[in-house]
Amino acid sequence: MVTIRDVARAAGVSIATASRVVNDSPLVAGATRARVREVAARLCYSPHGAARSLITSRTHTIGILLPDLYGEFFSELIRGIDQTAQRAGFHCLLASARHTGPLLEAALRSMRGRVDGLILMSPEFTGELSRRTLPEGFPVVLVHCPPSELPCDSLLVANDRGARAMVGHLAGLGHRRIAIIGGAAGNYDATERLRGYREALEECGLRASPELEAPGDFGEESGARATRRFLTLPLVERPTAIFAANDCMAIGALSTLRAAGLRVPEDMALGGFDDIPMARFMTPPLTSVHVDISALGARAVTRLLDLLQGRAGSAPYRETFPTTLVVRQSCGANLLTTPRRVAV
Amino acid sequence: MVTIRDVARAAGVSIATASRVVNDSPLVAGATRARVREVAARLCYSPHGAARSLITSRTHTIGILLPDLYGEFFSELIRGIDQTAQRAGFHCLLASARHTGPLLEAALRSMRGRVDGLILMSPEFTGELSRRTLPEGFPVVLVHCPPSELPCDSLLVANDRGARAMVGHLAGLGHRRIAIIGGAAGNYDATERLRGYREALEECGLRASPELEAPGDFGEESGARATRRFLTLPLVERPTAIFAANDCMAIGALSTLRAAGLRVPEDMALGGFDDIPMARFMTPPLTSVHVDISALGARAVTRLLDLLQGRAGSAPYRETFPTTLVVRQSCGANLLTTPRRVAV
DNA sequence: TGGCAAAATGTAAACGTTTACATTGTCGCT
DNA sequence: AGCGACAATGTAAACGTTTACATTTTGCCA
Repeated sequence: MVTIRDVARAAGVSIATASRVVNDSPLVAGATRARVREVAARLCYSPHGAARSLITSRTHTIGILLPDLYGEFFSELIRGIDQTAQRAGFHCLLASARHTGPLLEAALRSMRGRVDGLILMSPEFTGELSRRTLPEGFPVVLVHCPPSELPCDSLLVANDRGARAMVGHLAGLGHRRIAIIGGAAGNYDATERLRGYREALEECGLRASPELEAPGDFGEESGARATRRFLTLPLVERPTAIFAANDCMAIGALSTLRAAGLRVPEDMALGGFDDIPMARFMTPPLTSVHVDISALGARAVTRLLDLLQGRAGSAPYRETFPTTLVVRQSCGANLLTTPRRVAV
Repeated sequence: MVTIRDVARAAGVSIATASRVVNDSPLVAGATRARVREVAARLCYSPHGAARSLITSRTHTIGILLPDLYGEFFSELIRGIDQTAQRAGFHCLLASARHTGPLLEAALRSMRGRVDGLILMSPEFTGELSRRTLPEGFPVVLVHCPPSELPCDSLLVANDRGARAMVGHLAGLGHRRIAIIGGAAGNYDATERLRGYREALEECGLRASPELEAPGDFGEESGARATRRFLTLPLVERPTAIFAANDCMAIGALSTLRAAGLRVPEDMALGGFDDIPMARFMTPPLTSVHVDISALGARAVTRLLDLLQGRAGSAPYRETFPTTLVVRQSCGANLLTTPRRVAV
C-alpha cells in the first residue's frame, strides 16, 4: 500500500509538505503543489482513514444504532440519514440488531474511535448507560425514543396528535362507536397512539369502553384477530369504525372484514397509521396517518452536525415531528374525490 | 478520554500487559488479569477503533457502496448484509448516492483504511477504476452488476430465467399474445428480463413482435403508459397477458386496466417481477417473480468474509441467485387455490 | 550589499494501540 | 547451589497521519 511517505519521497519533498498538499493547505508553493499532486495521482495514493482519525480525532462518520432493519420505517430513516450525511461529507456506520442489555453496551462501546456522533434509537438507552459507555459530552441524537431524563437531543413523532386526528376525523363522519386495535404492549408508540385515541374520544364526547380496545402487536395477524373479536359483539355494540394503530394491522383487519362479507367503508370504516407506500394501493385505499420518516432522519443528521460543529445551544433540543392525516377511501369520506391531506 | 495507558497506570502494570488483558491473551496471570479487568471497568475504558485499525490493519468493517437507497430492494439487501456482518462481528459502512465518474472514484478512495472489504453495486465499476482506487487484491464482492471482465467475485440474479418462468407460465395458461413492459433502457436487469421474455416466447413457439414490447422505466407511470398503448391495438392484435418487468410498473398497469373497465385476470392476465411485499395485497394479488434479496446480501457477506480470511479459491466466484415464480391471482391461474411457489 | 520579513519547507512529536523481543521471576531438577 | 525452562511482565518500535515549531529560502528595501 502506498503511503504519504512514498509520495513525499517520489516528489522529493518532506512528509509534511506532502501532507499539506493533500489537505489543500495554502502554505505550499504552486510548483511544489503541482508536482506532489502529479506524483500522488501517479502512485494512486489515498489517505489512510484510520491514521487520519487517530491524529485528528475526527472520523467524519456518523454512527447509527437501530433496534432492527426490517420494514419501511427503518429503510426510510436510513435513507434520510445517509442522504443528508453524505451531502455533508459524512459516512454512516450501521449497527442494528435487537440490542439489549450487555449487547447494547457492547455496541455503543464498539463505536469508540469510529464515529464522531451517534443517532440512536433504543428505548433502553439510559443516562447511566451513557455515562458508562460514551465519553462525556459525546454528541447523541435520540430518535423516536420515549422522552427521558437524558440531557440528549431527541426527535419524536407526534403519535398522540396523529391518533387524535384520525379519531376526530372518523367522529366527524358521524361514527359514534370507534374501536382501536392497539400496538404491542409496553411499546412507546403504541401507548401514545392509544392515549391519543382516548383523548380524542373524550374531546368528541364519546365514551371509551374496554370492548372497543383490542390488543395487537403491530403484526398483520393480530389485526385480523382483533377484528374477529369486534365482529362477535352484538350489532348495537359493534363498532362502525376501526382505527388500527398501524397499517399492517389495518391490512389484517381488511382481510377479515372482507372474509366476513362486510364492505369497507360502507359497513365498516377503517383507518391506519404510518401510511406505508402500500396503503394507497389497497382496495379500498387506506386512510392513514402519515409521517415523513426520511425527513426525520435528515433532521437527526443536521442536528448532529450542529452538535459536532459546536453551534448548538447547550440545552437539549427536543422536536416533535408532525403527522399528516391522509384521507383516502377506507374511512368513507369523499368516496369520489382525490385524497386530501389535512395538516395536524 | 481514557486510554489504555490510564488503565495500565491505575492497575500498576505496563501498557503491554493491559493490552493483553483487553485482548484476552492467555499469557497473563490470573490475578493480574482480574485486577486490570476491574480497573478497566471502573474507568469505563473502551479501546479506540482507529488506533487499533492502524496497527492491525483490520477494521472489522465492511463497506457497502450502493447506487441508491430508495425502495424495497436496497433495504432488504442492507438488512441481509448487516445481519450477517453483525453476526460475524463486523460493522457496515454505508455509502450510497448516485456515484458516477469522479464521484464513484472519490467514494471508493474514501474507504481506504476504513473497511476490510467492499460490497459493491455499481455498473460503472471497471477493472481500470479498481486498479486506480483500490489496493491490489482488495476484497470486493460485486452484487447485481453486469458480468464483466473483472476478476472479482460476483453475485447475480437470474433475471432471464425468472422472466422465462413467468412467460412460460402465462403461455401454459393458454395465452398466445403476451406483451412485456420493459425496464429502463440500458439497465442491466431490464435487458436481461427482456432477453428472457424473448427466449421464452421462442421456446413456446410464439412470435415476438414490436408492438408487444413497450418501453418502460421501472416507474409506476411508465407501466400505465405502456398499458394504454397496448389498449389502442385492434382487438385481434391486443395482448391477452402483460408481463411487467417489475412490480411497480405492474401496479401502473393494473390501475390503467381497471380504469379502462377491464377485469384482471379475466380480460387481461398480469404478471410482475420482484415480488415486493405489496404484491400480495393488491387486488387481485399479483403473480410475480420472487428474489430473496436479503439472502443475496447475506451471501455477499459470507463470501466477503471468506475472502478476508483467505479461505477463498483464487478463481473469481460467480453465483447466480435463483428466482421463484409466485403464482397468485392476477395471472388467472388457480383462482381459488392458495398461492403456489414454483422453483425455477 | 546587507538585513529583515514573509514564504516555503523540514523536523519531530503525537495520536492509541499491538506485538516482537528483552527481561525478570519461579520452579524443578541434578 | 546452579542451571535451564518456562511463565509473566516490560520496553520500545511500528502503524500513517497531522501540525507546532524550527529552519531555510526568497523577495524587498534601504
